[in-house]
Amino acid sequence: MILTTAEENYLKAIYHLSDEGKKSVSTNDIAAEMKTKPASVSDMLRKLGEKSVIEYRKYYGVHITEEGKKLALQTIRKHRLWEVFLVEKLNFAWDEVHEVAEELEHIQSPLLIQRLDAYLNFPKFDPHGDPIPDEYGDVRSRPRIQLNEMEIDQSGQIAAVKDSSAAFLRYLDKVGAYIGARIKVLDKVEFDGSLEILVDQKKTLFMSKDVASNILVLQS
Amino acid sequence: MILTTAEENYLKAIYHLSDEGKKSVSTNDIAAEMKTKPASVSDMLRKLGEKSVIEYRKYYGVHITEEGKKLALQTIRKHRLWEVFLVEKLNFAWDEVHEVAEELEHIQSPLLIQRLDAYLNFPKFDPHGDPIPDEYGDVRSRPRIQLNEMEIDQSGQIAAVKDSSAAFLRYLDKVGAYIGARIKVLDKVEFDGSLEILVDQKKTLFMSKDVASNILVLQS
DNA sequence: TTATTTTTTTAGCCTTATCTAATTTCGTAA
DNA sequence: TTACGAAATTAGATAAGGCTAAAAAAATAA
Repeated sequence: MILTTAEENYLKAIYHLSDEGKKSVSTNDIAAEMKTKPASVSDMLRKLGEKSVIEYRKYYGVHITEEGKKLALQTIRKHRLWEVFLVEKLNFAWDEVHEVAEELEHIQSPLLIQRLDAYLNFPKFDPHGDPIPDEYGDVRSRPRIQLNEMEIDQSGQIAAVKDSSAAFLRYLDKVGAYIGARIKVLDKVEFDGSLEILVDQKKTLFMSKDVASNILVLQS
Repeated sequence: MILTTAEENYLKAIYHLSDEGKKSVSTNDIAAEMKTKPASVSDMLRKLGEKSVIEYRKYYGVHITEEGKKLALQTIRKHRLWEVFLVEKLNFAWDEVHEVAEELEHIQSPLLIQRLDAYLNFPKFDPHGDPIPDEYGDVRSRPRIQLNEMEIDQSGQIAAVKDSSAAFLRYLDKVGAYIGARIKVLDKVEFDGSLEILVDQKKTLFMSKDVASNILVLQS
């Protein structure tokens, strides 16, 4: 099954929205995610339904099929491999890579991706800590917990971020909270849920509950 | 001036066709080069004319403008840099890179190209020996001569090929005539113009005039 | 259960890039 | 200088992707 660039983007959005534990994904949600109008989404859902990458019942939202999941994971794999390339080889900052990867992920060449994967030494996670699916769509994901849910004295490593907006990533960079940083919860304020964190055994950092809830930690 | 992918491809074709010393490029020539129909070309020429990247007088063919030349050279720069990347970093064979580079050249990110250029160490020629324009569209091209026009005992380096079809490139690979190979004309057959060539001071090679005319040599 | 609001879809139009078929223009040969 | 063939352009379709406005269906409230 070959998809156009637009179809790939819709499918990826549907995959991500499905991931959030919902039974079915609504037209409006997809429109919001894709920054288009619901009318355009309806049209595209009909097309994706015909191609059997989603199950589409009018007025009742969509489910992604196994076939669709596989295709979405291929696109995600390409996106994340390119992000690794941009950061590790071309010295992009991790908050600058998303837009470009969004274009690069649509290049059609299985050989290119195979070679890129090998060249990057078969990375398992992208610069934001998200897992890179393998050729078959399998993902090795580590169990992760939101930083705001950790208890005092627990420690771990920053594994990923939930909000990967440029603004948030820049903030994290500024305070030295990179992916892989070792952290320990020194204190939690009952009142507002804000936290005091020790980063890499040297810097302490105050963080609102809001910020902490967007940071995923691999506990240790 | 921002061009769509299709417009970029047309402009590149017009640039290449202009390069062959013609005063103006015809609709039919462009259609042949782009593998589309003349009717599609007429339409596109109107659009490119409106964007002032070509000068278009109906029924009289087109001239590329300075603005158009600059844009075409930017696209060519991107194409050739990606080719270098694919061959040098991802171990593609030089006859496998064209299609993929054709897609990669349309990625829109000046920063990406700057970084890629630096990462590749500012290469001046692509794997086929064609010069890579700089950011401003300047090309350092070396004077080159067709191999079939060289005299007995003259020597030089293979600098580029005129026909870069996969079949021809594979043939060259097989006989060990890579870009940069040092060659010397040992003999020329008057009758059919075929040549006997010494490659890298060790291998001798017989070559028809036809093949030789597709190889460009930097004389020394 | 009916009425209202929200969500989704349909209908109809736009743009880009392509095509075929018909028409127009050019250049040249008679 | 006219007539003809080649080259180029226009006209009218199609397909993808997006839009607005209107209609229909579903969900919610009274």
